[in-house]
Amino acid sequence: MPLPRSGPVRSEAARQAILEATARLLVERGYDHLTMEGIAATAGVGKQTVYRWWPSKGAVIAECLLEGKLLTQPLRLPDTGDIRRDLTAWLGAIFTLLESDAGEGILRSLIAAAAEHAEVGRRLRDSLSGSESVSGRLERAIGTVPNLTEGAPVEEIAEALIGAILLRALSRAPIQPGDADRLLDAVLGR
Amino acid sequence: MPLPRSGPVRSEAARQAILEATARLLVERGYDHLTMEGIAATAGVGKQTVYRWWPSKGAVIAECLLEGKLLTQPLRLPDTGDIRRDLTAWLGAIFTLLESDAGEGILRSLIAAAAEHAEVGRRLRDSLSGSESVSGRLERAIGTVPNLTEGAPVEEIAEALIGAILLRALSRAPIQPGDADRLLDAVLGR
Amino acid sequence: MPLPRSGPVRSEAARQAILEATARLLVERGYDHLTMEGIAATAGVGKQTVYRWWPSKGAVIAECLLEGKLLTQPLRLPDTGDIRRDLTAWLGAIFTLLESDAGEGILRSLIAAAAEHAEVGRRLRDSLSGSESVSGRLERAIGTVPNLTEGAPVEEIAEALIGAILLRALSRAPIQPGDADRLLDAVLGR
Amino acid sequence: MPLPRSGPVRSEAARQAILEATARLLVERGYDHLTMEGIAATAGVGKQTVYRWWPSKGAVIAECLLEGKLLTQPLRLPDTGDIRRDLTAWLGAIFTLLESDAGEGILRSLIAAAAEHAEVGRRLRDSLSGSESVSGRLERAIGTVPNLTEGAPVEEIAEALIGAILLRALSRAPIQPGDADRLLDAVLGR
DNA sequence: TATTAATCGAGACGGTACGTCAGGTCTTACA
DNA sequence: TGTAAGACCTGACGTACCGTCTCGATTAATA
Repeated sequence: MPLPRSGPVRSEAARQAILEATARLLVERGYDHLTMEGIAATAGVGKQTVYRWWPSKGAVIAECLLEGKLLTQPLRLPDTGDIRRDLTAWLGAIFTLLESDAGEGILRSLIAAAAEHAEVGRRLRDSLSGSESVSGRLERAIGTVPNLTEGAPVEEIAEALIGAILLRALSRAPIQPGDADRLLDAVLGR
Repeated sequence: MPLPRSGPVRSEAARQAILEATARLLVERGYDHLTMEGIAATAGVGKQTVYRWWPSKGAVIAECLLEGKLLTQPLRLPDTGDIRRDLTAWLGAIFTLLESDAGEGILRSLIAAAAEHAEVGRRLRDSLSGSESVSGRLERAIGTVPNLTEGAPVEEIAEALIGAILLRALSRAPIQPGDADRLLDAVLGR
Repeated sequence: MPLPRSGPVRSEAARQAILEATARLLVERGYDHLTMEGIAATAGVGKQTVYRWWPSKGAVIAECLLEGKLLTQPLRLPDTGDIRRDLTAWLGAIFTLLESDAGEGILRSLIAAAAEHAEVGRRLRDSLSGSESVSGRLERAIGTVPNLTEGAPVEEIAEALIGAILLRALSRAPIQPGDADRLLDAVLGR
Repeated sequence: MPLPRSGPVRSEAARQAILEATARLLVERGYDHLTMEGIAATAGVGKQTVYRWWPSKGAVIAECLLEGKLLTQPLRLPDTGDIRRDLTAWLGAIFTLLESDAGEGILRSLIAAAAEHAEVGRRLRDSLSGSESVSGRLERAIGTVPNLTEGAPVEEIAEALIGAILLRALSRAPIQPGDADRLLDAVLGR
């Protein structure tokens, strides 16, 4: 039984404006220059309206991730039946994102946010795993590539793959042709 | 040929005090609560003395890493000749650090710092690689484990390993017995 | 027509606390040791609240003068009908103030403030002229003393009188008995 | 008996450079933006060289006044035998100075300095009195103008005159034609 | 003539205050 | 009661100067 309540209800317009402002500012300025004040001003919203619904900028970012306002388009893991080809395409998309000026910063911003807010960490991992988890796909691909034998630690392989991407983003190592292939060789075998 | 200059020379005492204060505060309070003002106050030093030599807190942290004021002791990769055993011991030490209350935060703090300062990112990777690089050791171990065949992408294997550790720290997944082994299975084969 | 505005209104309590703190610190420490930071701290107020409403310490002092937080009590020019007696009493009060330890510094502090901020200069002059202007009183006293003949430059006489007081304060010349009388002789004739 | 001393003697070049830098900066930037550091830098001199010989910027300014680096040229009280004419010329020169852009600030800067440093106050008064004191000239002119009768308080008349000038400078009242005359009427009678 | 001590330029040092930005809370007027 | 606006206290930012100190080089009187 819901509590009886009077007064206006949460404004969906304000919520959307805040999430969009956050996504925009995060991409434009980076995590550490993202401010609650800036979000409110950009969204045309009172500061209190932000604080009423989210406790911190990390929480707003987490919700942005959940709503797909960040990392939207290309990061879905395709499914052609050939795990190697699918992962190559997926890694290629991520590396392309990393190479772009905007994308280079966005992943690092998300990592910074994740380092401070556990929720963002979890959401970020889920977002990078694509709609269906990478480990699940690896599970189903057992036997089709050298390293994926029966009982292979697919969770850990996925972790290693995603972790390598994060490390790339953190260490700003320039991306070379063939990097995606070598990384897949590393975790899937050759 | 350096310009001949007279006048007082940089105070090593102040430098040490600043690095030690930084290391202490980073561990105690985390990256985002670490402030230049706090560093100066804790070190008993004027703020300007910090800014004179480092442009940002990230730069101070980078130098702390270089000096081994952070992540010192247990993270050296042993060398018994058995790569699997060595990496197991090394990973175990890191996981032990991650499980400790202080250590849990310290790695996330370093990741946050790395996300904002390229130099910290590079130094962090070097620090985690141990005194001799992990990839070098993998190179020499070619042929002794399934995945390390001639021409194996040792750089990428090292990246995957270190990346998996960072992802662990970020996602706050609790560490289970056998995790280290499964991770090594994932990148070295079983 | 003022812009319709919602939101909280300026806090009168904060305003009063700031003016009182300013007056106290100016008297206690002098103009050049008066700081915006000290004012805010003494008033128990955020620095930004001071800067929101006043651009500089000079502006705060000017408002203190206007509110009578400085130079309040004894500097009113009495009105007995006898201009000479009234001015003697008034000058005596000012000289008494100048002789006191606190008062010696306060006038010099105000002069320092006036030298930097035009508004303080104007307000200081008004404050020293008493509630009714000295020149107005001189005007009405024309014919009762030697120098005040029809068309006498009463504005300039008042200026000379007030200026002499300022010069006294600046040059720290000790005040002698009879000084007030001689000064009045100088500008009003004997 | 002087202490036996060896070593180089005070550098006159440095002293001159400092006084000239001080005069220049005081005129250009005003008293409160004048800094010891700026003086040293402008003079091409070490900070310690300034502090070795003067305890404060006020002291440097006082010596500038003494050396005639400030208020040099036109402020000598002429001596034609006609006190009224001489004072008119002298006041006119001062008012001209006050009206100029540079001069407007310089007197206020000196007043600010005087408010903080007694020595500057004394020197400023002497400088304004001209080479021979105004009061001495008034003494000799007794009997030639209405207000200067036997036993007239010439000291106080001089004070009133100079004080009025200071008040003018402080209150930024624009100077009108005839002001000098009216001021002299005020203190000398008509 | 060699010694010695004070001077000079430079600038690092521990500090204080500057004026600004943002954090998170609270207040007001409106819808 | 939710909202836009924004004042409030707090605390950190990065900068400018303070007055002291230390350096290596220079210079003049003393020994």
